[in-house]
Order: sequence, then C-alpha cells, then structure tokens
Amino acid sequence: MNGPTKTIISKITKLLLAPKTKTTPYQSLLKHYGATQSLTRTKQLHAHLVTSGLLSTGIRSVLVVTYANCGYVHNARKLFDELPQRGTLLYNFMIKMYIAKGGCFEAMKVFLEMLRSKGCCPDNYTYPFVIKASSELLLIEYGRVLHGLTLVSNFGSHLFVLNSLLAMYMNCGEVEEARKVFDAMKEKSVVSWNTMINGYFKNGFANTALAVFNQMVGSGVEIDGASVVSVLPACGFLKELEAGRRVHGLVEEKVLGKKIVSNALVDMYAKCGGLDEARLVFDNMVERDVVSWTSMINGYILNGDKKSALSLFKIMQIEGLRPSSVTITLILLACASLNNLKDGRCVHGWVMKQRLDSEVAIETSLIDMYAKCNCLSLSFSVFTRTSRKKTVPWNAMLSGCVHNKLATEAIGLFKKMLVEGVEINAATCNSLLPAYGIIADLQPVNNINSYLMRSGFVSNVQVATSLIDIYSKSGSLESAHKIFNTIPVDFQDIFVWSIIIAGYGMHGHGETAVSLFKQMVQAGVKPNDVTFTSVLQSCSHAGLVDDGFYLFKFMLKDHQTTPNDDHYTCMVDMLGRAGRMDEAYDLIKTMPFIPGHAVWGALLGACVIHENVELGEVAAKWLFELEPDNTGNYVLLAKLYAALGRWEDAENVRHRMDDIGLRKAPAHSLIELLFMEEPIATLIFKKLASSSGREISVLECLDSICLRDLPYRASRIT
DNA sequence: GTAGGGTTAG
Repeated sequence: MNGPTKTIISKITKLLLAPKTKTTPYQSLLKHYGATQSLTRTKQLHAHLVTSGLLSTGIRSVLVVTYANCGYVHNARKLFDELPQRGTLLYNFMIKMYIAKGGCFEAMKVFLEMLRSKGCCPDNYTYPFVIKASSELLLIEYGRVLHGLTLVSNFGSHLFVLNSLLAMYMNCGEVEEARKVFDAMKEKSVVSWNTMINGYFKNGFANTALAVFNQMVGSGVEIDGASVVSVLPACGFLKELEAGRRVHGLVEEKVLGKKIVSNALVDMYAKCGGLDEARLVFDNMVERDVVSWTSMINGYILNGDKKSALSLFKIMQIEGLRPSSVTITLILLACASLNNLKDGRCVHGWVMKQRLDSEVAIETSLIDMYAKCNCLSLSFSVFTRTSRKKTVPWNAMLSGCVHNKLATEAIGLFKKMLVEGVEINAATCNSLLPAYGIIADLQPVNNINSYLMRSGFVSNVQVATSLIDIYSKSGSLESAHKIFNTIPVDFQDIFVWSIIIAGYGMHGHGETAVSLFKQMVQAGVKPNDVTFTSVLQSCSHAGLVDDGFYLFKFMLKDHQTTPNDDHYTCMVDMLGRAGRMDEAYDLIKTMPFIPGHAVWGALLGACVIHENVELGEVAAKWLFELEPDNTGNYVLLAKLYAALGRWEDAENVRHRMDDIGLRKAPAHSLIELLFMEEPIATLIFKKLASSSGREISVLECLDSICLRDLPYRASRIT
C-alpha cells in the first residue's frame, strides 16, 4: 500500500468508527431553546427526557449547552459534572456562561479543571474567554501565565487571542506590555486598534489615544463606530474641539450614524465647549435614548447653563423618557448650584416614587443638594436613611457641614465614621479638612495632622495641600511650610504652590510670597489665574506696589495670560491703598473688558481711605449701576462724604437708598445710616472724640450707638 | 461558540 492510499483508508476508517453525529429532533429543539433562552421550555423538555428514559450522553451534553445559554448555572453545572467525558466545546460553554453571569472566578476554576482533564485542550475559543476573566478580576499575574500558555500551545498569533490579551493588559494598567503585544502583531484588525485607543485613554494617556487614532486613519485602516466612540472621549477630555470636529467629519463620511456614535459626539462637543454643535447633533438624531438626553443635559451644566439643563430635563420627561440615576445625579447637581430647592425637592419626590432613593449615587447627590441649598436638616434626614456603611454619603455629609460652616459637626461626624468602622478615603479627608480652616485653631489641626500621618493620607497631594491651607489659616506658617517641603518636587503642582503663596500673603509676608512665586516659575510650574491672584493679593496686602506691578507686567508679557477681573481688582486695590489713585484709575481705563463691580469697589474703598471725592464719585456711579442693591456701596460713599464733613451729600445718599426702596424703615438721621457698618462706627468714634476734645472710651462710644455683640465689636475696633 | 465601544458622582 502506498502513502496516499493509506491516508484515504485511515480517513474512511475514522469516519466509520466515529459516533454518529446526526442531530436528533430533541437536540435541534434544545438548540433552539438555547438560542431563544427559553428556560421554562428547556426544563419541561428536560423532565420529559428523564421520565421517558431518553437522557443519553449526547443529549446531556446538548442540555449543558442549552442551560448555559439560558444562564441557568445550577443545572448546567450539575449535568456537566455528571458527564463521563467532556470535550473542549463543553468546557468553553461553561466558561462563557460563568463570565456572562459575572462569575469570572468560577470561569477560571472550570479552566483549571479543563487543564487537569485528560485529552482535552484549550483552543482558540477558550483563551479569549479566560483572558477576559483574568482581566476582569484584575489578576495580571494569571493573565501573564495565560499569555505564556497561548505561546506554547501555538495560539500565540491568533488574532482573537491577541486582541483579548491587549484588552487584558490595558484593563490591568499594563500599557507598556499591551504596546509590546500590539507592535509585534503581524495581523491587526480594527478591534486591535480600537482596544489600544480605548486602553490608552482609560489609562490616562489621552494624547496617545488621539495619536493612535490618527495613525490608524493615516495608515488606511477602515474605522468603525467603536473607533469613534473610543477616540471621542479623548477629544473631549483634551478639549480638542478641532480634532473632535475632524472625527465628526469622518463619521459623516463613512456613515457611522449609530445612536451610540451620536451620543459620543454630543458628549465630546459639550466637553469642548461647543454647546451649539452638541445641540445640533442632538437635534438631528432620529432616535434619542436616556444617554443622549443625559449627555445634552450634562453639556448645559458643564457650560454653566444650569437653567437650560433643568428645562431640557423637563422636556425629556414630557417626551416620555425615564431618567436614569446618572440623569438624576446631574439634575440634583444643577439644583444645588442654582440653590433651587423647589425643583430639588420635586426630583426627590420622583426618586422616592420610583424607589431609586436607595441608590448610593442618588442618596449622595440628595445630601449634597440639600446642603448646598442650606437645608442641612434635610441632608441629615436623607443621610440617616442610608445604609451608612458606604463612604460616599458620609463624605457628602461632611462637605455639607463644611459648606454650612458647621465645622464642629463635621469633625464630630468624622469621629463617628472612625467609631462605626466606615472606610475612610482621601476624598473623606478632602471633605473634612476645610472644617479645620474654619475653626482656625492650632491644637485640633495638630491632632488631625497626626492622624493623617499615621494613616498615610498625607502622601495624597490634595490632602497635603488642604493641610498646608489649614495650617496657614491657623497661623502656623512654619508647619505649613514643613508639609510643603515633604511633598516631592515632581508632585508640587500648581495647587500646592498657590496655597502656600496665598498663606504667606494672608499673613502679610508679601516678600516671601513673591519669592515663592519666583521659585515656582523656576521649577517649571506654569502659573495660572489663581496663582497670579494669590501673589498679586499678597503684594497688595503687604504694600509691595513695585513687585505687584512687575508681576502684572510679567503676566502680560511672558505668559500670555489675559488678566481677569480679579487681577485688575488686586492691582487697583494695591495702587489705591498706596495712595496712587490716579494710576489706579488709569489702569481701569486701559482694561480690555468692561470693569466689574469688584474693580470699582476697590477704587471706592481706596477713595474712602484717602478721602478722594472726585474719583470716589466716579466709582460710586458705576457701582450704583452695576449692583444697585448693594447697600455697602451707598454706605461707603456716605462715609466718604461724612469724613470730609459733607453731611448734606451724605444725607442725599441716604435719600437715594430710600428712593430705590433699599431701606424700608424711615431713617431718623444720617448717623443711623452710618452705624449700619462697623468701619463707620470707628469713624464716628474718632469724630466724637475730636469734637468733644477729650478721650472717649470705645465702650462709651459703642454704648451710645447700641451696637450688638459689644465685646466682639469692641475688640475689633480697638 | 471567541476580541474592542457612550453619559454622572462622592
């Protein structure tokens, strides 16, 4: 017999000896039940097969697959265990079932059984499943072993296997390893590229994600919907409106007009500040789901238009869409920042009816909303109904107390957290720490500091930043600076620098503030609006006019930072305090935008100090127009007149207030008006003293003007 | 029968 004949004969023999694989009607029926996930019918047929004694091994195998497809783990497992022999296919189905049910650990166990079994090897279907399981369990070491197994079992170059390895490495944060696998791939599919784009973004490399997408398009790979949905969040995060627009162009060109793609576009435009374009995509959608509406609502919130967010939410409900917990979270956020208790309570009512009020995210948002609307008792009543084990509602409650200036309560709550064994995280510390800034007492700050040291939370830069802030607010710049020095240079970000600079500024150490600012710039940290405000304020408080001017010019020239209202206010305040009134006014005149009330307020304040009526009247004129309801401005102008003895003009200011209804009760005298403000009381005190020609005690003066909180005010005035 | 995809938050 020659070779070919031998082969043919062996093939025929194999076919004859092989078990008949003809599908019986029962098997076809079970396959149909599996495909349609008809569990009840499967159970009925199973019972029938048992009673009629038809439960052959072949049928049992099919039953395992059917139960697995229906997701009925118990029966699948039972029948699977009873089988005398199990093939790769059956193992694969069991693994797939466990993963679909979220039982990744069980899936891994089945895989181990498979490896231990004789004559049954994992195949190109098994590996993607188990790699996914180890990925979801974040078992990177396991994943590496699997990677090794694929290499020794010749599946190391299988496209699906490699793609699942890419996803696994990315999901476990092993970006470099994913890259190595990707670069070594001889054949790449659109899924490989998409996995890389998505993986880079999720691991914080938004720029690389965008670059990989561009490379993909550049090398002629046909993109699909998933490519777009993976790259758009990166554009949104980077606020790369132009890049986002180009992606949008590709979407139109390739007709990738799926709902999910449009949703991603809405989100991208919203995050890039292209609200009109977001709305255009939203309006042109044929069909919108909750995510579409939620993304659009979020767009309005991100762009500061919370009122439109609320009205869109109402339209959404009229259109019959049920908000998700994400939508609710956002709406409560909008209500919180609008101080809109009425709508917030409505949403709360709806949430209760829908029985969504026990979702942690929603509970937390409710606590936050009530706190921001200054209804802390309602926050507490939501809080007491929570399960109290999760950290986030506690954090929201802490922030709520701090927002309402209830520092002692916040600290009390924190102690309770420790007693009740609630997990403390960095966010807890960040919510709590500002409470110590309110108390501004060194002893409690030292206590919390030692806790943060022991627990290791100080190594969190945000926590350390807060700690620096509360130390400087409590008067210990030395401790603040010590903590600043413990932060590794690479982690000294713009926030830490701003806080320490502001700390020195706050205590009048303008020179140190300026020198720290220079150190920061030297260290390569680019100053932002806030740092400039801090350092300019420091100069202003310390009277460092020249330094202030230098920094202001530095901001204009070297950093192309456009000064904002705050910066001009600092400058005007600084020049004004130094008596350089005309320069202050000239600066205002050169402002590239319309000056706000703060700038004019600073000028008026300076005019009062230096008794400059001419400019004071100019400033007041603007202020009365910009904020006609602010009584403080009227008082300041009256004070200015009073200081110069121009009582008639001062009296006119009072009339002006009466005319616009700012003072409901009739005033008997100018003095009464002037006493409304504490600095004016000081002035009156001086006037009384000089007119009577003798020393007048503060208490005597205060007594005569019946101010409340005497001891407090007396200490402030002396 | 296998791989990749969207909105929020403390």
